[in-house]
Amino acid sequence: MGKPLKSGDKTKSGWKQDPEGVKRDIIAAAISEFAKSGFTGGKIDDIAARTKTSKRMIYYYFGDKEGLYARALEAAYGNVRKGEIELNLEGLPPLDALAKLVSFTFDHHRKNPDFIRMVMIENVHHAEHLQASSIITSLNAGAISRLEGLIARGEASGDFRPGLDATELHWQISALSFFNVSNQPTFSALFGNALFTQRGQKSLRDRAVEMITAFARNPDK
Amino acid sequence: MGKPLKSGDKTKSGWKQDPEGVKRDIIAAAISEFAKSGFTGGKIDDIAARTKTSKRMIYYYFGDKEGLYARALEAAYGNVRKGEIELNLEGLPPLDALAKLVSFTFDHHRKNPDFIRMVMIENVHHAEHLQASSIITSLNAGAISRLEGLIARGEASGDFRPGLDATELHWQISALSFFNVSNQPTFSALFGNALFTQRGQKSLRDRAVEMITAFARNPDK
Amino acid sequence: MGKPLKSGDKTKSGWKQDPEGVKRDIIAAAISEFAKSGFTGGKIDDIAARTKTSKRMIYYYFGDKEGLYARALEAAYGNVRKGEIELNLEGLPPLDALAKLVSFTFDHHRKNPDFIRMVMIENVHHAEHLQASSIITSLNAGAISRLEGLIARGEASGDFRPGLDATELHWQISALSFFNVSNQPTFSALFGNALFTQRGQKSLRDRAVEMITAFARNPDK
Amino acid sequence: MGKPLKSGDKTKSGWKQDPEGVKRDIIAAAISEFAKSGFTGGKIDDIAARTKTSKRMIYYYFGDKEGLYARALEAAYGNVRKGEIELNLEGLPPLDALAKLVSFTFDHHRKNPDFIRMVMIENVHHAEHLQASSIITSLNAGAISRLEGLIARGEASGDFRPGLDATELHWQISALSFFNVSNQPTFSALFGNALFTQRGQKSLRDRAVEMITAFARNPDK
DNA sequence: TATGAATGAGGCTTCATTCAT
DNA sequence: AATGAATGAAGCCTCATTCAT
Repeated sequence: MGKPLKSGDKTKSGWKQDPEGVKRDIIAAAISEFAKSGFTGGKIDDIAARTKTSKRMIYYYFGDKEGLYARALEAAYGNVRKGEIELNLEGLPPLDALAKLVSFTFDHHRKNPDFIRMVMIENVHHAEHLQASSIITSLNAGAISRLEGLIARGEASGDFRPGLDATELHWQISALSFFNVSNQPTFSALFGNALFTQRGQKSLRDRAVEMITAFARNPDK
Repeated sequence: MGKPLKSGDKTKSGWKQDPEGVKRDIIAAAISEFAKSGFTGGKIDDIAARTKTSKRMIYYYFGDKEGLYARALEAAYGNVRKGEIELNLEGLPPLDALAKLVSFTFDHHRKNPDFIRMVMIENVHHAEHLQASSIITSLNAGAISRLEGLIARGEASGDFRPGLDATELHWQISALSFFNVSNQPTFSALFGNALFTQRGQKSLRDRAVEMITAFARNPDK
Repeated sequence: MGKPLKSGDKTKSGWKQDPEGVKRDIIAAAISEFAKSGFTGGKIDDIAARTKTSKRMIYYYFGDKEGLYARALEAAYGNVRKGEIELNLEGLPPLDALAKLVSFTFDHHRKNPDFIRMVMIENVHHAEHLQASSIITSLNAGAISRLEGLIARGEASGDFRPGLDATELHWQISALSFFNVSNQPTFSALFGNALFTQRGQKSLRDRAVEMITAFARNPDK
Repeated sequence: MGKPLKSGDKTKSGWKQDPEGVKRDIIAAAISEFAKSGFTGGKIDDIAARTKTSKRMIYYYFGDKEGLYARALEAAYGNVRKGEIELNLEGLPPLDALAKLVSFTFDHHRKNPDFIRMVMIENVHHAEHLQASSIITSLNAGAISRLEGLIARGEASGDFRPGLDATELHWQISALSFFNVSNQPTFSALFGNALFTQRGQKSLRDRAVEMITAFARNPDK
């Protein structure tokens, strides 16, 4: 908003009205809209309506719908990764660290349904935009290297079975956490809502932790 | 089907007066198109172009785009469930039956990417159409009851840990099988293609089988 | 319906299933539909749905939508004129006869809103179809000649002012009777429903009778 | 009224950036088209063709066909009522004022056939849109209150018979003026054109004035 | 005589995007 | 930096009508 400037405030170069803030505002609106309706289903007009600014600004800052979507996708990844960093698994025994990671991932996905939906939508669109984004690629590299570190530590201590693959492990954790959110609509429509109550979710999460840690545990120890 | 057809009527130009055939033709085209581009992104014109008939017939038989989509979704579920019925798990020891079910589901999803994509898309649309379809609901009831039978058998024989929940188990199997197909585009874009080679897939599937059976196995036996 | 004929009943020329009845059925449906929705707004499918027969029969008997409309318009005029014939004004004193005619016309229009609406619709369409119908023209000639007879009688007896014009008189009676039905929707939307209650209608009718007879009465008598 | 236009901007190619002008242009075209062909029969493409702008702008300003029709109907009422205001009946003796009102209404309807046709069409559509328009309702309230004033004055002076009802009187005046225009096509098709010549119209109008004033006149005075 | 299948033309509407100021 | 006006391309859908049996 910013109090409307009276005439005389018009410096030669114009005033700044926090363009970064405007962009963030637009991107937040875009994430909501795209997450709700998909890329093709999301409408620029609706995004503009969710915004403090006008439709014109969207084109001014992002070029076109696809550009906005690409930036919104990046932002969604960025927001989510931000939350993950604090985990600090290094201080824990490997199996506990793994349990905590699974548990955290499950809950984290649960708390960020718009992100999950953006990813789902991006998959529907064959990950075209994600491939084009070096930002996202670099954001995710950390997830694997962190896991590699943990696996190395677990193998060294003898707590993990030998031969674990970080990418596979990430896939497994992701599958059990992602599907839970992405497929809730169809799953609950078909099989009822029981698994999506607080109690049901806790059970699913605990069993996911159990499955993954059991899988990683060294049977010889 | 096509009972009204006389012998020798497979003319070069296709059928005439075979409404069921026309409908099937349209639905097959619709599944391809919607699976590729989503509901909003799919164009009636493109569907018609994939068809032996005209756009007009789509409206004649399905009313509107949404009606066609709903029927296509039902057909996609129907096609897939058809393949599942032949499994015949009853003859196997419970843990073997479970292993076979997981393995089959993983492969089956893999072989039906259009179905997976239709379900993803339906989730993007909050399962509106699925909720409205009693056909799909009844198709899926069987999956749970089959699992319930298996669990009962496994518990009775002592092979399964007590207290397994059929819906939960179905959720776990589905998660590991569905995510593999649904998220391949983003996952391989971010983490490479290794898991999606023949070898990678075999590994993922075997580990899924291992995880599920280990989870179900009675530790006291 | 007519009991379905068994094979063997098929005479060479086929059987008759009351084609006139079918036509009447179609025309009645057409009048309802066109009166409700206008010519362009009326749909052949809806007419067929109101019918005991199928859409195909409409084309078989009436050629096209316009042909059906033209016949329906004729039928509407015919139905209405049928009711008018019994009036027998000849036995009454001229002013009483005129009063009766006005009163009757007012009520008669009121009781035949579909006819009024068909005429309104035909006026919207610039009376194209009516001009083409010699049937309707001849049906209406009687109305004027009857009035001419009455005027002649009234002038001869000295009850009517001299110089009355039959067509003008018909116009006046029609105006006060037709508008009452044709414009009820807008009039009551704008000015309330009071004039269209039983009491309001009686008042309007009595005043119409009063206005017309006062106008026709010979002031010198 | 196009205040943003600079002096000398009446360029050959028409205006730019004059939204009110564009809207008026569209509405004028819409009234012509709808009056000619009805709501269902009127084509948006044809309306656009009568316009200085494009079809797209119709949707930009009016949303859809029905929205345009509703606004056109309002405008038609507005145009017509505008002409009525100047009448200034207050200065005349009541019977003269009434005569002038009838005469004026008759001529006014005659001069605004598009308005009459819009009202006919609205009646065909059961006055749906008119009911929804508070603008039109308020426009017409004036007609009744003006008549009430006249009646009060005429009763007070003893020129009018007691007990006249303003709405009824309005109905009578309207009937004789409206029918004349609305039913000209069918009436002249059936009974010839004599009443619709200049001479015929003058006669009809004078007789309408006579009928109404005779009806309103106090017989005791 | 009768019916369901099929059709082409045309109408309404939406949407991303650009222009003028 | 910002806004409302304007636009073209394309999509969905309806309707009268005809075909094949």
